[in-house]
Amino acid sequence: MPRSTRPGARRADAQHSVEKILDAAIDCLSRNHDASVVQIAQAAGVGRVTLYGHFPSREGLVEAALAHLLERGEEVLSGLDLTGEPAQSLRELIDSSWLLIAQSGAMLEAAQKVLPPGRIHELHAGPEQRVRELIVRGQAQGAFRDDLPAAWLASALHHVLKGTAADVRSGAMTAEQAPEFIAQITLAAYAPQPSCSNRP
Amino acid sequence: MPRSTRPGARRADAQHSVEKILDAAIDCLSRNHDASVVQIAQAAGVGRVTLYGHFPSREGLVEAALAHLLERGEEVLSGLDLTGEPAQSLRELIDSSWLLIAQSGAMLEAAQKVLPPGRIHELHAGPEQRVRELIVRGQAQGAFRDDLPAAWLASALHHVLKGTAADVRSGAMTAEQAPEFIAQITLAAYAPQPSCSNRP
DNA sequence: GGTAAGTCGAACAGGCTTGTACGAGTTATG
DNA sequence: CATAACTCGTACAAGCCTGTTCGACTTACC
Repeated sequence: MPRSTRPGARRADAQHSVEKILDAAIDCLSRNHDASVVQIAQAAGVGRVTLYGHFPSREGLVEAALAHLLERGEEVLSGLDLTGEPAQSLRELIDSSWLLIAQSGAMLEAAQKVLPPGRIHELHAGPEQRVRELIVRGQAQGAFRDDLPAAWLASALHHVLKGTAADVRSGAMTAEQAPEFIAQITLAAYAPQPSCSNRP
Repeated sequence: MPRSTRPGARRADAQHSVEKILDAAIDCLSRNHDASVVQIAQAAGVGRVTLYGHFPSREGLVEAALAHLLERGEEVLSGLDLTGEPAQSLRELIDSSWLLIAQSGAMLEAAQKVLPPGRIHELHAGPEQRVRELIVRGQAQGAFRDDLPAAWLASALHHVLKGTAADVRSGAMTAEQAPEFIAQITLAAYAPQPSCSNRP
């Protein structure tokens, strides 16, 4: 089992195989929560035993695929300049995040079923922190409301992004207007509120 | 197979069995997307063959359980008086919906995997329409923004409710403050916006 | 060009599911 | 109380999935 040696020692075609498998896994799992290993292998144009030669188990494959997916997303998001006006930065962050989430589809849900919860939360720390930091900065500058925890505001946005992506996948909504709609609703929700509460 | 006769002809204990099975199915499927028939039967304190005596297949059971769940929810929601001030009515609707969604848990996701999409959308028409009508009324009265479709505003609320319920289930959030948080964020998002757009 | 690395298909074992069948026991109901 | 309805356990067939083994074939790399 030479696959256990360091990655650099892998032959070029082997490396190419794992990439094909990873891409196929993301593609298949995004469409079907519990795609079987044989389905993924077929989509990758690879034998099932070859797949098992590179990944210890289905769970290991899902984890690697999720990590690969989030890694690609992180590359996109890290290229963004979020130091400008908070509202505008949030808009850009929403636009980019929308693309990523819409593409990844149900891949995350697939992972949620197989991987331990802590592992997923761990892999998601990056994107979540990026949004939260932007919110905190906006709160400090008075651009966003500060009567609610930044973590909650961030999670609400995450839910809307994820849910709307699911709607689009099921054909209940068109993808074009989605990011603009999400941005408008989010900016309104994040806006500073009048200090007086209308509830005693 | 006397179960195929009209419901009134069922013996009392048989009727009791189907209720136990239905409750157990809702309970199990809310915690585990793909709970097996044997798991549900055990939770209901009933033999597997007895379950198959009342339901034709696993799919039939899931459908019946979802219908039963939404029926119970509809009873709760239909008791609400939503004719008052839109914002206050929305608050009450959110509170009640939150309880229902938090209880039902992942049951819906389970159904989403087994039942044809049209069937689910059909069963969900009731709650969705109730929220949408309230939003439309609020828009007409000037209490809610009308620059976005009511259906979108409703779906966004639905996503936040569902996602936050999932967070609570996974322990990432406490259930107590959740409905108040959701209400605040939703009311802010629904509030009428200044006519001038800050984007050319 | 030789060798190790990689791939392939077929096949097996083990497990879990669904759905059905049978026979015997229990209980509600008239 | 007698009967039909109901329930139960066990067992079976069929299918799918995972993970592993084997031998043979192809291909990259030194």
